[in-house]
Amino acid sequence: MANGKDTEARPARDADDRENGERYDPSTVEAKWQATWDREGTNRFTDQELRAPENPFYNLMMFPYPSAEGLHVGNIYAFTGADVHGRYQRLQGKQVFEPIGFDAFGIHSENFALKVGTHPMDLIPRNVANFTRQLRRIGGMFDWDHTVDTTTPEYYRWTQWLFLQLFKGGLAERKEAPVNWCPSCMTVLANEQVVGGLCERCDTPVEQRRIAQWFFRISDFAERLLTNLEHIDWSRTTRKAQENWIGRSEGAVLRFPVEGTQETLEVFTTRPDTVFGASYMVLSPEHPLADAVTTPERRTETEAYRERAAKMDVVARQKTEKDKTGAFTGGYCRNPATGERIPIWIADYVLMEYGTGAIMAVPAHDERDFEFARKFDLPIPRVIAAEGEDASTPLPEAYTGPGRLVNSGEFDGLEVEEGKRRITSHLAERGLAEARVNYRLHDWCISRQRYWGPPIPIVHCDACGAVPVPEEELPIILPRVEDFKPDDSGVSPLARVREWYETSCPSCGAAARRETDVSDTFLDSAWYFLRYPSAGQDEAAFDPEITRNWLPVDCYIGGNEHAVLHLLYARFITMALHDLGHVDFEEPFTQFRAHGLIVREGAKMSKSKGNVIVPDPIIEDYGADAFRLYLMFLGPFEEGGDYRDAGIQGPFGFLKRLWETVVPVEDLTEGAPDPEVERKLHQTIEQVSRQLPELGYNTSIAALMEYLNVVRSGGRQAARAEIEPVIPMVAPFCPHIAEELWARLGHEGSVFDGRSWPDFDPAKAREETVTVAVQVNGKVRATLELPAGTPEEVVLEQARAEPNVARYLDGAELRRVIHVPDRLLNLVVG
RNA sequence: GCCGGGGUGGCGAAACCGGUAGACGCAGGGGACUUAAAAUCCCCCGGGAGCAAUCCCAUGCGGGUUCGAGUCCCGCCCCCGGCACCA
Repeated sequence: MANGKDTEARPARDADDRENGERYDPSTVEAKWQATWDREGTNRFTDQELRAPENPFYNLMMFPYPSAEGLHVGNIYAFTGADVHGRYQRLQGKQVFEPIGFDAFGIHSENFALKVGTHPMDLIPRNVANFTRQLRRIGGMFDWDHTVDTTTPEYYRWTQWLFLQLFKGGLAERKEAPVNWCPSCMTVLANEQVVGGLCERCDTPVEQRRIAQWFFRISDFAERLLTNLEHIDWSRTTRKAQENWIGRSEGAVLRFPVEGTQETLEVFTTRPDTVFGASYMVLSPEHPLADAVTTPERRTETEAYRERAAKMDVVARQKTEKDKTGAFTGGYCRNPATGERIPIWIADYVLMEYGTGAIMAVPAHDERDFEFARKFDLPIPRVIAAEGEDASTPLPEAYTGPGRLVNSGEFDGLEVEEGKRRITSHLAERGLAEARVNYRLHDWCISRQRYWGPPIPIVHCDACGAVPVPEEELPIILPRVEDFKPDDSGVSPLARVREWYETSCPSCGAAARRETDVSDTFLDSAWYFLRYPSAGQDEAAFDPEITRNWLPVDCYIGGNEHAVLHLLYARFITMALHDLGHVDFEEPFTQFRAHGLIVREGAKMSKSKGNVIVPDPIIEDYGADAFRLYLMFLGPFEEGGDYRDAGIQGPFGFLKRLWETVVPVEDLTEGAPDPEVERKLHQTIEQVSRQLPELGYNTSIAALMEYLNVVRSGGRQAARAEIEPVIPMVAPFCPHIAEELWARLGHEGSVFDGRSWPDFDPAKAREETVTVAVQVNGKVRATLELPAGTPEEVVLEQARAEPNVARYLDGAELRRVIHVPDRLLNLVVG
């Protein structure tokens, strides 16, 4: 390892150029240290270290999809922010495991491969190589011995294993259900991948299809996924997004007997208190009983309506949001509360996917039912009255506020919440109701009719049904198929590869057929953090001992765009593995922090706008350190920032000045620091030590800049004791220059090893002289430079002596004096 | 509509527990050095009035609490994100 002594003696001053020493040349410094880290295997863990760590800290960031374009600024921003945190932890004496990998399976890779006409098996390694080069260049503290690529059989073997565990645990099932079909991607999508009725990848309106698909029973975990959010240390925004997605609502299932049959219609409602006002029923057009309740004379119209609804995609349905449509079936139910006969309608404003696919309509107290009743001239009986209101007047709109029950028989006068409880239990006695919690969260559809993913390890046998592939036969290798274009058939391109799918049943040995669907990419990323520390082990997906040592992840940093996709799935998979006895924790990420978004000069970056920042040339010109520093300085890390091209000048100048302050090391003053500078130093140490662990990067950097300005003020020569402690504080942001300067200051070994972080001494940070603001009636009229701890009487005396204070006191009565020691004196006069 | 997060100079932002609003940086202006430029260094930089001392205004808008409010409370407006015919 290099140190100051190894470097060339200072060249004679280059009069032309600068005053002394050699110029800060980031490319040389960075190349040198990257080579050193590489050579020495810095930040790489051996198997032994993973098995017996001393002070482990698992620092995780979201692994990238290796696109052909290379790393974009968003990646670099996220990785740098996470790396700064990892390096900070390292400086605090933690053994920091900081892995990176590649999320290279999935539709995005496959689509790109189709577009450029290159097979993904050829394309991905190229992109991975390019990403690796870029990731090294930005100076991340990555453990290159524990990287993963989800497309390698060594990895997806275990993804398939994971599927089998869930299958055996009863958490994976194949069922025919309405699923989201993207006609452009030609595959089904999970609900989480449909945004506003559009495919999140290509913005094509999604169709509903009924195809048998593999689902993971994530909805069984809804309550735990929700309640655990309360005790994990996650960004509020992310927790709230998951809460919204899980969508818990408390209510009841009510049963309405269908007239002329033994059937009952079940509805879910959050307002059982309004059941006396349920004046009609509405079934979703897809409801299984819709046909049975239809009378012969209504059949033509009802069927026409159902056909029309079936043809509409989700977007078209949403467009009609306010415009209610529907058809009367001719059938009737009995209101379980009133015994009244009420008509059954079908309408597309009732969704099959939610609740029971049927509702009791209470037009007086539900906006949608109100509109529907208005449109079809149905009665609007009111059963809730607001405080002090006359309940006999017709409603101009649905009343959904608080109040008391009216027209509700024995329940009249009850307040809404009480009414819910009493009516539910009353109906429950007759078997017509039960309290129920309903969730918006649906089971996770994980099968994809595409090529570029791990084949689902199931064999279909005519005799035995869906049979799991024995674990010892994994991986089921994804064959190289030249024609992997998806089609509209509803099956994967693998279904065209007979020699691949033809097999024998693992159970009975008869001729059988492999499952030809592959699994969703989000399954690959739902467990990769478990694999990292065990990467390279081939006995298990994750080694039990190593996993006990390192997991759950201590800190995870990533984008909030994955709040309800990746982050929810990863929690579910971990919870499932916990229940199946594979891990001893339920939550994978102890801490999660969502970083903000980088925009450029106020606008979102996008390829079409042509305002995307290309990082490589910037790094070439200013170095990775300056780029990292600038990105972290832009704004609060958790809020993002506005990238301005010229802005890097500030941080770059800081590094140049830092370099010039240290570099002819011989010029540094030995001995005691200047007391004023030392005071500022300790204030800086305090601030940085407090803010850095909380990702307060921009303010930490500002404090370091401020301190350097003090050190250099008036062109003074810095003392070693003044500047040396700065190096470890700069190191998380700018590891290369920090290593170099640390070495030049004569230290053996890396700045990240040992205890280089400066200690904060409050006594040294204390100000001897303070500025006290003197206010008169709350307005600052003067400031006083006083020794710290000056008593009130003295401050007051001095304040009175200030002409600009005295003029306000003159002739007025001093009514009150408020003294905040060492800060402020407020004189209240009347 | 519901649930989060925001709104502070020309710009990105800072401000601890309610105590001098605008630290740090960018851009801009002026100056030094230079034949010149780059680089570097120094000074100025919220708005208004004034020769100046100084004064007034100013943290989205309107109220309130307080000796004192960017910060706390009430009511609005706007921007960003999540959910959304979810019963």
